[in-house]
Amino acid sequence: MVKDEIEALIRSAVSSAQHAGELPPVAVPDTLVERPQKPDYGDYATSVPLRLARAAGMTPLELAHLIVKHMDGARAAGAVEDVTVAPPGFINFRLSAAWLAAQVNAILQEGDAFGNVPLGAGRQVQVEFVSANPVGPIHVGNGRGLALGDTLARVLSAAGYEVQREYLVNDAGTQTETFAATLYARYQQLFGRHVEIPEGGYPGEYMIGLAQQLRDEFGDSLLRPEGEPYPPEVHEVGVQRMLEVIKRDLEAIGVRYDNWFSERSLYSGDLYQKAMALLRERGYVAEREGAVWFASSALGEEKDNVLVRSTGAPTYFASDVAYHYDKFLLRGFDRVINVWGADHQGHVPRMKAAVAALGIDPERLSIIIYQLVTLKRGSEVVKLSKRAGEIVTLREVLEEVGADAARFNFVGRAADSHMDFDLELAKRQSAENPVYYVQYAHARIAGILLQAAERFPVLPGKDSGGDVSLLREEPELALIRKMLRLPELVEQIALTLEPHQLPYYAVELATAFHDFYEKCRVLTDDEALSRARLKLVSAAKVVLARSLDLMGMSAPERM
RNA sequence: GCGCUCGUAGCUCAGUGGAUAGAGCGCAGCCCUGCGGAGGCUGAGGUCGUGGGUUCGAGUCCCACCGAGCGCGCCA
Repeated sequence: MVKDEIEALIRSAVSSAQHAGELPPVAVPDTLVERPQKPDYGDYATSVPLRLARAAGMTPLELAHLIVKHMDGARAAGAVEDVTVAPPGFINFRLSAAWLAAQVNAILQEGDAFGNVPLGAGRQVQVEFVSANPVGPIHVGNGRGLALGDTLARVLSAAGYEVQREYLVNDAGTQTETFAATLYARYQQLFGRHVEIPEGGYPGEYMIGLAQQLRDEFGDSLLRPEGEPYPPEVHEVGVQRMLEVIKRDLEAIGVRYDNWFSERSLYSGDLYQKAMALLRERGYVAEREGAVWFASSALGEEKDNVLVRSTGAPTYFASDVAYHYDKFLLRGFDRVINVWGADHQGHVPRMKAAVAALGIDPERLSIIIYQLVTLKRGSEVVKLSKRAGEIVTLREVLEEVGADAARFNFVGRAADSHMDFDLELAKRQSAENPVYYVQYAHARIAGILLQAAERFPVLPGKDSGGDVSLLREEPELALIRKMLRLPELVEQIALTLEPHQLPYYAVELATAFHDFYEKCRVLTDDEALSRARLKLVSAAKVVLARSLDLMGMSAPERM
């Protein structure tokens, strides 16, 4: 990327100045290249002179000129055309028009791979997200986690990581037992028994449908004498059916997991025992009050946490310890990313501590907490209560606004910002939406290419024979500049794990295209120029499609 | 009470310690004799919650306060 070349350019200029004895040996900051606020200033900039001025005992402007002086003859592969010093002490870099134009060929060459960066170097990373308990359909609030997790997975994969998407199925806890008890109650009701759904159960309508499925499939064979507990099949089959519903919900928003990990499987082998043994061995296990504790206070935590209850049953925390033991030590992921809702925030420090206690560098575990979604209808907050059975399913929302708009909106907000999701607004704006603005740009190009095919019959797909050096107009160059940002963005997101910049970028890219479209006609009598611009819009189409794909959105040929 | 997160335009939100704080929607106008008007252009609209501090420089970092969401179980 040019950005890296410019960074190297600055670094070598500074050290060259130091070797020449014109600059004291001051420490150079890590980040050197920034993006100027206004495009007039240039394509890239550095504030290094401002930052080093005091330590160097020079004014920022003197220092800027000194650094620029040492850059002479070392321009980055002809990409940088102009280096200027601007008060109060910036150095601005402008890319050459010829170099920019040439990048169109490079983008077409890369095709669908454009935007990829080698950051991950094939390292294995797992992204676990949503993992909603299989006791009900996927909820709108989960949509945020889905968009976040899946987009992260896509971006990391573009950044050169081997990515696995995982869904942890909580099939061992008390929640699925309550679920099974509710299901059994509904099932019995279908046979005329007067039973109530249990305390804390799941009163949602979908449970009746699930019970009917059971009846259709098993008849009355699952009935036990009144008052007796449900047979194990109810739990087994109920969870299976629920997972099928969940998988269909996920498919509706275009999320596909690579692995479904059963919590119960932690206990079927010796995995759980091994994880506990390792903790014990390393001295982080204490027994008191009849329970087994994780001595997290030894790791700077506020208090210890129970691993095994006095009843002998392991806690959810113990499951998670074993689960992460499996992720890191058995399956050998280099990095693990967990995407959790803010209601799990309290779980983060002890999970990190547990990983450290297992002897794993906690840096390898990233936990992304996203703030919960507040659902609204107009100004009214929709209170969701599982107990009252009031849930707004993701499916309902998808039917209203479509998967593309839902993803775009969910992923477009920083994870730690609170988010209001107005159901009415989402519906009303579904026609007047940045989503369509971006997709429209793609469809517009598709339309042009279709016409071009008639006009220039021998037009091959990738190479229209155009000479890109004819691309000199400002709107053309602005579009190219915008396209070249994608790899930088992919790298940035892979480092920060903050994919919310992607929708903003997509809109900017679309704006650059629409602006070009208004000012520069592609198909004209000037065949040479037409062919050059056809290359440009083909490249723009590739980059638009890639941007949309990174968000899991479709890039329609027509709308 | 303690902890985490947030507070930026009428609304929904961007803004790696740097130059005159941005986008979409909404609002007021303007632009179709040419490739898709789901488009383009112009304008109004801001004490960046409040008050201190650090810094050459703070929307961004630190402290206090106010307000909102979420946590603080031998629940998951």
